[in-house]
Amino acid sequence: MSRHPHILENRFTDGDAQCQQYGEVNQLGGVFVNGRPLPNAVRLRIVELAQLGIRPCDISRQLRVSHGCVSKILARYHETGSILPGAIGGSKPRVTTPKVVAYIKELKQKDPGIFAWEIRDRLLSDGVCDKYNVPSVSSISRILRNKIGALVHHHSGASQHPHLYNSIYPTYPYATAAGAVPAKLPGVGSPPSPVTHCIAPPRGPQTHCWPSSHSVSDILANAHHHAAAAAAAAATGFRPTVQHPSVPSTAGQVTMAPDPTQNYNYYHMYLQSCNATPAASLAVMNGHHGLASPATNL
DNA sequence: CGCGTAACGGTTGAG
DNA sequence: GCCTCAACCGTTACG
Repeated sequence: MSRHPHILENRFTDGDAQCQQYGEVNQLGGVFVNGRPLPNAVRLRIVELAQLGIRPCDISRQLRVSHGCVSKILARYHETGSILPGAIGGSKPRVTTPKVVAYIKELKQKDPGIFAWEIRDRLLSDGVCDKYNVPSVSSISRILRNKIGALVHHHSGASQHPHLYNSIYPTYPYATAAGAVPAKLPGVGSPPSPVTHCIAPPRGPQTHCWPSSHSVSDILANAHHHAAAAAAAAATGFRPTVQHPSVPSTAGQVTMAPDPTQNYNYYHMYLQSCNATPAASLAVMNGHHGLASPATNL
Protein backbone atom coordinates (compact mmCIF):
# COMPACT_ATOMS: atom_id res chain seq x y z
CA MET A 1 0.00 0.00 0.00
CA SER A 2 1.06 3.39 -0.75
CA ARG A 3 0.16 4.78 2.58
CA HIS A 4 2.72 3.58 5.07
CA PRO A 5 4.50 0.50 3.97
CA HIS A 6 6.51 0.28 7.12
CA ILE A 7 3.51 0.50 9.29
CA LEU A 8 1.80 -2.13 7.31
CA GLU A 9 4.39 -4.63 8.32
CA ASN A 10 3.52 -4.15 11.90
CA ARG A 11 -0.17 -4.07 11.51
CA PHE A 12 -2.28 -7.04 12.09
CA THR A 13 -5.72 -7.70 10.94
CA ASP A 14 -7.51 -5.07 12.77
CA GLY A 15 -6.40 -1.67 13.54
CA ASP A 16 -4.38 -2.39 16.52
CA ALA A 17 -2.64 0.84 16.99
CA GLN A 18 -0.86 -0.95 19.74
CA CYS A 19 0.87 -3.07 17.19
CA GLN A 20 2.25 -0.23 15.22
CA GLN A 21 5.69 0.88 16.04
CA TYR A 22 5.31 4.22 14.40
CA GLY A 23 3.60 6.96 16.20
CA GLU A 24 3.55 10.64 16.56
CA VAL A 25 4.09 12.71 19.61
CA ASN A 26 1.47 15.14 20.74
CA GLN A 27 1.95 18.44 22.47
CA LEU A 28 1.99 16.73 25.83
CA GLY A 29 4.74 14.37 24.81
CA GLY A 30 2.43 11.42 24.54
CA VAL A 31 2.67 8.93 21.75
CA PHE A 32 -0.27 8.37 19.50
CA VAL A 33 -0.97 6.82 16.15
CA ASN A 34 -2.92 9.15 13.97
CA GLY A 35 -6.20 7.70 12.93
CA ARG A 36 -6.03 4.83 15.36
CA PRO A 37 -7.63 4.45 18.76
CA LEU A 38 -5.64 4.72 21.92
CA PRO A 39 -4.72 1.41 23.49
CA ASN A 40 -7.38 -0.02 25.67
CA ALA A 41 -5.13 0.15 28.66
CA VAL A 42 -4.96 3.90 28.28
CA ARG A 43 -8.68 4.21 27.74
CA LEU A 44 -9.25 2.12 30.79
CA ARG A 45 -6.84 4.23 32.75
CA ILE A 46 -8.61 7.39 31.78
CA VAL A 47 -11.87 6.08 33.10
CA GLU A 48 -10.28 4.71 36.23
CA LEU A 49 -8.65 8.00 37.05
CA ALA A 50 -11.86 9.84 36.39
CA GLN A 51 -13.63 7.49 38.76
CA LEU A 52 -11.11 8.42 41.37
CA GLY A 53 -12.19 11.97 41.06
CA ILE A 54 -9.16 13.14 39.19
CA ARG A 55 -9.99 16.00 36.93
CA PRO A 56 -9.89 15.46 33.20
CA CYS A 57 -7.22 18.07 32.81
CA ASP A 58 -5.03 16.19 35.24
CA ILE A 59 -5.74 12.91 33.53
CA SER A 60 -4.77 14.51 30.30
CA ARG A 61 -1.48 15.66 31.66
CA GLN A 62 -0.74 12.50 33.53
CA LEU A 63 -1.40 10.16 30.67
CA ARG A 64 -0.24 12.64 28.08
CA VAL A 65 -3.38 12.32 26.13
CA SER A 66 -5.02 15.39 24.73
CA HIS A 67 -7.79 16.77 26.85
CA GLY A 68 -10.08 16.55 23.87
CA CYS A 69 -9.53 12.86 23.75
CA VAL A 70 -10.00 12.47 27.48
CA SER A 71 -13.17 14.43 27.23
CA LYS A 72 -14.42 12.32 24.38
CA ILE A 73 -13.63 9.02 26.01
CA LEU A 74 -15.20 10.01 29.30
CA ALA A 75 -18.25 11.38 27.58
CA ARG A 76 -18.66 8.18 25.67
CA TYR A 77 -18.18 6.12 28.76
CA HIS A 78 -20.80 8.06 30.64
CA GLU A 79 -23.15 7.83 27.75
CA THR A 80 -22.70 4.24 26.72
CA GLY A 81 -20.77 2.51 29.44
CA SER A 82 -18.17 1.54 26.93
CA ILE A 83 -14.51 2.38 26.94
CA LEU A 84 -14.04 0.87 23.54
CA PRO A 85 -13.61 2.84 20.39
CA GLY A 86 -16.33 2.59 17.85
CA ALA A 87 -16.19 0.40 14.83
CA ILE A 88 -13.92 1.91 12.27
CA GLY A 89 -14.40 1.48 8.59
CA GLY A 90 -16.91 -0.46 6.67
CA SER A 91 -20.01 0.70 5.00
CA LYS A 92 -23.26 1.75 6.42
CA PRO A 93 -25.73 -1.06 6.08
CA ARG A 94 -28.36 -0.43 3.54
CA VAL A 95 -31.82 0.28 4.75
CA THR A 96 -33.37 -1.49 1.82
CA THR A 97 -32.86 -4.91 3.25
CA PRO A 98 -34.49 -7.92 1.71
CA LYS A 99 -36.90 -7.94 4.58
CA VAL A 100 -37.92 -4.36 3.96
CA VAL A 101 -38.18 -4.89 0.24
CA ALA A 102 -40.31 -7.94 0.77
CA TYR A 103 -42.59 -6.01 3.05
CA ILE A 104 -42.90 -3.18 0.59
CA LYS A 105 -43.69 -5.68 -2.07
CA GLU A 106 -46.35 -7.20 0.11
CA LEU A 107 -47.94 -3.82 0.79
CA LYS A 108 -47.84 -2.97 -2.84
CA GLN A 109 -49.50 -6.22 -3.79
CA LYS A 110 -52.25 -5.73 -1.25
CA ASP A 111 -52.83 -2.20 -2.34
CA PRO A 112 -51.41 -1.38 -5.75
CA GLY A 113 -52.43 2.21 -5.37
CA ILE A 114 -50.51 2.76 -2.20
CA PHE A 115 -48.22 5.76 -2.09
CA ALA A 116 -44.59 5.58 -1.17
CA TRP A 117 -45.12 7.78 1.84
CA GLU A 118 -47.90 5.48 2.98
CA ILE A 119 -45.55 2.55 2.71
CA ARG A 120 -43.05 4.46 4.74
CA ASP A 121 -45.62 5.06 7.43
CA ARG A 122 -46.58 1.43 7.41
CA LEU A 123 -42.97 0.33 7.76
CA LEU A 124 -42.77 2.45 10.86
CA SER A 125 -46.13 1.65 12.34
CA ASP A 126 -45.78 -2.07 11.69
CA GLY A 127 -42.40 -2.15 13.32
CA VAL A 128 -40.58 -3.33 10.25
CA CYS A 129 -38.34 -0.32 10.50
CA ASP A 130 -37.68 2.28 13.03
CA LYS A 131 -37.04 5.93 12.50
CA TYR A 132 -33.37 5.26 12.06
CA ASN A 133 -33.54 2.74 9.30
CA VAL A 134 -36.73 3.45 7.51
CA PRO A 135 -36.07 4.08 3.85
CA SER A 136 -36.81 7.48 2.46
CA VAL A 137 -39.83 7.98 0.28
CA SER A 138 -37.57 8.27 -2.71
CA SER A 139 -35.88 5.02 -1.79
CA ILE A 140 -39.23 3.33 -1.55
CA SER A 141 -40.17 4.73 -4.92
CA ARG A 142 -36.99 3.39 -6.36
CA ILE A 143 -37.65 0.02 -4.81
CA LEU A 144 -41.12 -0.02 -6.28
CA ARG A 145 -39.68 0.92 -9.60
CA ASN A 146 -36.68 -1.34 -9.73
CA LYS A 147 -36.67 -4.08 -7.21
CA ILE A 148 -40.17 -5.27 -6.84
CA GLY A 149 -40.44 -6.50 -10.34
CA ALA A 150 -37.16 -8.32 -10.11
CA LEU A 151 -38.10 -9.85 -6.83
CA VAL A 152 -41.23 -11.28 -8.28
CA HIS A 153 -39.10 -13.30 -10.60
CA HIS A 154 -36.62 -14.19 -7.94
CA HIS A 155 -39.25 -15.28 -5.55
CA SER A 156 -38.35 -12.71 -2.95
CA GLY A 157 -34.77 -12.89 -1.90
CA ALA A 158 -35.78 -11.91 1.56
CA SER A 159 -37.00 -15.33 2.34
CA GLN A 160 -33.66 -16.74 1.50
CA HIS A 161 -31.81 -14.72 4.06
CA PRO A 162 -34.42 -13.66 6.47
CA HIS A 163 -31.96 -13.53 9.29
CA LEU A 164 -29.29 -11.68 7.50
CA TYR A 165 -30.13 -8.21 8.63
CA ASN A 166 -32.82 -8.76 11.14
CA SER A 167 -30.47 -9.02 14.02
CA ILE A 168 -28.76 -5.77 13.37
CA TYR A 169 -31.38 -3.38 12.33
CA PRO A 170 -33.06 -3.03 15.64
CA THR A 171 -29.73 -1.76 16.89
CA TYR A 172 -29.14 0.43 13.95
CA PRO A 173 -29.09 3.78 15.68
CA TYR A 174 -25.55 4.68 14.99
CA ALA A 175 -25.65 7.72 17.07
CA THR A 176 -24.72 5.32 19.80
CA ALA A 177 -22.66 3.03 17.72
CA ALA A 178 -20.11 2.79 20.43
CA GLY A 179 -22.80 1.75 22.81
CA ALA A 180 -23.27 -1.31 20.77
CA VAL A 181 -19.81 -2.46 21.62
CA PRO A 182 -19.61 -1.71 25.23
CA ALA A 183 -16.70 -3.01 27.11
CA LYS A 184 -18.24 -2.51 30.41
CA LEU A 185 -15.82 -1.62 33.04
CA PRO A 186 -16.51 -3.77 36.01
CA GLY A 187 -16.19 -2.08 39.25
CA VAL A 188 -15.67 1.27 37.76
CA GLY A 189 -18.76 3.18 38.42
CA SER A 190 -22.05 2.13 37.09
CA PRO A 191 -22.24 2.57 33.40
CA PRO A 192 -25.65 3.30 32.10
CA SER A 193 -26.18 0.44 29.77
CA PRO A 194 -25.79 -2.94 31.34
CA VAL A 195 -24.77 -5.26 28.63
CA THR A 196 -23.80 -8.78 28.30
CA HIS A 197 -20.58 -9.96 26.87
CA CYS A 198 -22.50 -10.77 23.77
CA ILE A 199 -21.33 -7.75 21.97
CA ALA A 200 -23.38 -6.72 19.04
CA PRO A 201 -21.49 -5.28 16.16
CA PRO A 202 -22.44 -1.76 15.42
CA ARG A 203 -22.87 -2.66 11.86
CA GLY A 204 -22.32 -5.38 9.38
CA PRO A 205 -24.44 -8.36 8.69
CA GLN A 206 -22.81 -10.67 11.12
CA THR A 207 -25.28 -13.16 12.29
CA HIS A 208 -23.35 -14.48 15.19
CA CYS A 209 -22.67 -12.84 18.42
CA TRP A 210 -19.35 -11.27 17.75
CA PRO A 211 -17.92 -7.86 18.06
CA SER A 212 -16.32 -6.05 15.24
CA SER A 213 -12.90 -7.35 14.50
CA HIS A 214 -11.03 -4.58 16.06
CA SER A 215 -13.30 -4.53 19.01
CA VAL A 216 -12.49 -8.11 19.66
CA SER A 217 -8.83 -7.55 19.59
CA ASP A 218 -9.15 -4.37 21.53
CA ILE A 219 -10.91 -6.18 24.24
CA LEU A 220 -8.68 -9.14 24.20
CA ALA A 221 -5.62 -7.04 23.89
CA ASN A 222 -6.29 -5.81 27.37
CA ALA A 223 -4.66 -8.85 28.77
CA HIS A 224 -1.57 -7.99 26.85
CA HIS A 225 -1.68 -4.41 27.77
CA HIS A 226 -1.99 -4.93 31.41
CA ALA A 227 0.66 -7.52 31.50
CA ALA A 228 2.84 -5.37 29.34
CA ALA A 229 2.26 -2.31 31.39
CA ALA A 230 3.06 -4.18 34.52
CA ALA A 231 6.18 -5.55 32.93
CA ALA A 232 7.16 -2.13 31.78
CA ALA A 233 6.51 -0.76 35.17
CA ALA A 234 8.64 -3.39 36.76
CA ALA A 235 11.37 -2.88 34.26
CA THR A 236 11.43 0.84 34.59
CA GLY A 237 10.71 1.24 38.19
CA PHE A 238 7.25 2.49 37.51
CA ARG A 239 4.58 1.56 39.89
CA PRO A 240 2.34 -0.97 38.24
CA THR A 241 -0.64 1.20 38.30
CA VAL A 242 -2.61 -0.55 35.66
CA GLN A 243 -4.99 -3.13 36.83
CA HIS A 244 -6.36 -6.06 35.08
CA PRO A 245 -9.89 -5.29 34.10
CA SER A 246 -11.13 -8.64 35.11
CA VAL A 247 -9.82 -8.11 38.58
CA PRO A 248 -11.12 -4.69 39.11
CA SER A 249 -11.19 -2.97 42.34
CA THR A 250 -14.45 -1.64 43.39
CA ALA A 251 -15.25 1.87 42.50
CA GLY A 252 -13.92 3.31 45.67
CA GLN A 253 -10.99 1.08 46.03
CA VAL A 254 -8.79 1.45 43.08
CA THR A 255 -5.34 0.56 44.10
CA MET A 256 -3.60 2.99 41.97
CA ALA A 257 -1.16 4.41 44.12
CA PRO A 258 0.46 6.95 42.30
CA ASP A 259 0.48 10.40 43.01
CA PRO A 260 -1.39 12.15 40.33
CA THR A 261 1.44 14.46 39.59
CA GLN A 262 3.60 11.61 38.53
CA ASN A 263 4.36 11.64 34.88
CA TYR A 264 2.72 8.51 33.75
CA ASN A 265 3.87 7.96 30.25
CA TYR A 266 2.07 5.16 28.55
CA TYR A 267 4.65 4.98 25.86
CA HIS A 268 5.61 1.70 27.41
CA MET A 269 2.18 0.43 26.72
CA TYR A 270 2.74 1.02 23.08
CA LEU A 271 6.18 -0.44 23.04
CA GLN A 272 5.43 -3.40 25.17
CA SER A 273 2.31 -4.26 23.36
CA CYS A 274 4.14 -4.06 20.12
CA ASN A 275 6.23 -6.93 21.30
CA ALA A 276 3.29 -9.22 21.04
CA THR A 277 4.02 -11.61 18.26
CA PRO A 278 1.60 -11.82 15.41
CA ALA A 279 0.96 -15.41 16.24
CA ALA A 280 0.20 -14.58 19.80
CA SER A 281 -2.05 -11.75 18.81
CA LEU A 282 -3.91 -13.83 16.35
CA ALA A 283 -4.24 -16.53 18.88
CA VAL A 284 -5.65 -14.05 21.27
CA MET A 285 -7.99 -12.73 18.69
CA ASN A 286 -9.23 -16.16 17.99
CA GLY A 287 -9.56 -17.01 21.58
CA HIS A 288 -6.82 -19.59 21.37
CA HIS A 289 -5.19 -18.76 24.56
CA GLY A 290 -5.42 -19.79 28.11
CA LEU A 291 -6.51 -16.50 29.47
CA ALA A 292 -10.02 -16.05 30.43
CA SER A 293 -11.02 -13.58 27.84
CA PRO A 294 -11.40 -10.16 29.35
CA ALA A 295 -14.09 -9.66 26.80
CA THR A 296 -16.30 -11.88 28.82
CA ASN A 297 -15.59 -9.96 31.88
CA LEU A 298 -15.75 -6.47 30.63
C1' DC B 1 -7.59 27.61 33.59
C1' DG B 2 -10.78 23.85 32.52
C1' DC B 3 -13.85 21.97 29.39
C1' DG B 4 -16.67 21.02 25.15
C1' DT B 5 -16.38 20.63 20.44
C1' DA B 6 -15.44 21.67 15.33
C1' DA B 7 -11.94 21.11 12.11
C1' DC B 8 -8.42 18.45 10.45
C1' DG B 9 -5.64 14.75 8.65
C1' DG B 10 -5.44 10.15 9.23
C1' DT B 11 -7.02 4.77 9.12
C1' DT B 12 -10.23 1.24 8.21
C1' DG B 13 -13.35 -1.92 5.94
C1' DA B 14 -17.83 -3.01 3.39
C1' DG B 15 -19.56 -2.63 -0.98
C1' DG C 1 -7.29 -6.39 -6.58
C1' DC C 2 -8.28 -1.68 -6.56
C1' DC C 3 -11.41 2.18 -5.64
C1' DT C 4 -14.93 4.77 -3.22
C1' DC C 5 -17.18 6.24 0.61
C1' DA C 6 -18.52 6.80 5.13
C1' DA C 7 -17.57 5.42 9.40
C1' DC C 8 -14.21 6.18 13.29
C1' DC C 9 -9.77 7.88 15.38
C1' DG C 10 -6.82 11.55 18.38
C1' DT C 11 -4.88 16.08 18.13
C1' DT C 12 -5.26 20.80 17.79
C1' DA C 13 -7.30 25.16 18.28
C1' DC C 14 -10.92 27.97 19.49
C1' DG C 15 -14.65 29.81 22.31
